[in-house]
Amino acid sequence: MDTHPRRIAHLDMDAFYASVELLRYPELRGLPVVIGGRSSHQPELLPDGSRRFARLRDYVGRGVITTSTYEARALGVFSGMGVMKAAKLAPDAILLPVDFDAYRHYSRLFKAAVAAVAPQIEDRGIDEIYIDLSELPGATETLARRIKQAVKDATGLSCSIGVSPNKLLSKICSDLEKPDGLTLLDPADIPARIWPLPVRKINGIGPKAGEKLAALGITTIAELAQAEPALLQASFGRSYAEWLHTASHGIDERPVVTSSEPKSISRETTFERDLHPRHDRATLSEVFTALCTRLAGDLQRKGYLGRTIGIKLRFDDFRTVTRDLTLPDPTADAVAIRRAAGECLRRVPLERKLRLLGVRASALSRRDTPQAITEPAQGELQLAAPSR
DNA sequence: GCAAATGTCGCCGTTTGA
DNA sequence: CGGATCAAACGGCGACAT
Repeated sequence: MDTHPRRIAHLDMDAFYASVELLRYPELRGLPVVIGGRSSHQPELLPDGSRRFARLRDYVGRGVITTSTYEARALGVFSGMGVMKAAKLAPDAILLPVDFDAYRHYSRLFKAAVAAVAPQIEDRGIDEIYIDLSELPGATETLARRIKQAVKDATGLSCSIGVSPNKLLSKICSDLEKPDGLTLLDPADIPARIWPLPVRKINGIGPKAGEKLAALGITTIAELAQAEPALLQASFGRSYAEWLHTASHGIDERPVVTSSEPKSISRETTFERDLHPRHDRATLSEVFTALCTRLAGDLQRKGYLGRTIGIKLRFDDFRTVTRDLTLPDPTADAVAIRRAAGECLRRVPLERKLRLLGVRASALSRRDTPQAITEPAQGELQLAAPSR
């Protein structure tokens, strides 16, 4: 029996999208650069070979900042901020459009580089992973430095790593010394290094829970760790309250999960302007069908069928509603998805303008997996022998 | 005229089948 | 036969994450 604590690393790429863009446009190093927006603001190649970049102040329309360089963050521009708002803070910052293909490419590169050093990897999206170092020979710090170097060699990019006995603490640690950080946490140091941090640093405490805790006078992890369980339970319910307590004490037994299947696949789009359900009916219908077609394409390309089709609407007041419909048979067919999504849409009262429309497939199965042989249809039996 | 796109998970109320 | 019960599926929705 292994009584050693686990050695779990969390690796987070530094300002990932922005750093990939800087590989391509090295002349932007040191400048405030933000990635985001919707319309094309592709850099323009000038006759002398130099490039002209769009500035935030030139931007018009909707859209959010996806990432920014540390120079832009210093000006108060962060992920998730509206582009127009960011433009007021940093009008001269360079604005680049997102290029997901490029980021996916570098994502594969860095993950492959890590895997060559430490194969026990849990994917956590495009720019971060957990790594289980427990069974590897060598000192933790040596391994972590080797991983950082492998990432740098493979991509030219820096990352930050936190290592501790569990995912919860490592995730916090990887953020402590960004960029290019390496933070090893001994559990004995939890009171000194973790407790002073704001509760929002805990992965799983979001804006809502953060606000509720603040209302209880709890802002740091130390205060949370000392909070009366009954107090937490009254505000959050038993299950979440217990989790808050254990998390604040740095306890987390979740394993590193090295493989998983997707649970849902979706497509959604925010319109240039809010669309009126009746007045813009034709446009909406076109967009709706296009989303279904793209979703069907995604499913087919990835080899999945969906049995539950759902839609998502966001109104001009930002209220969001969803509707689902489960089909008798799984499908990846655009027409079938469009029909099911249309059924969902009929169940939503459309009393406001719409700003977003989305379509989702869930209850996924792999294409080519033989489906269970269907029982004789219930409806037919009832027709043959009606019960009343 | 502020607020993207995509995905996971948990909770809750309802329905359904045994 | 009616009621109680239980589990699983479903549908809606919110919270959270990158």
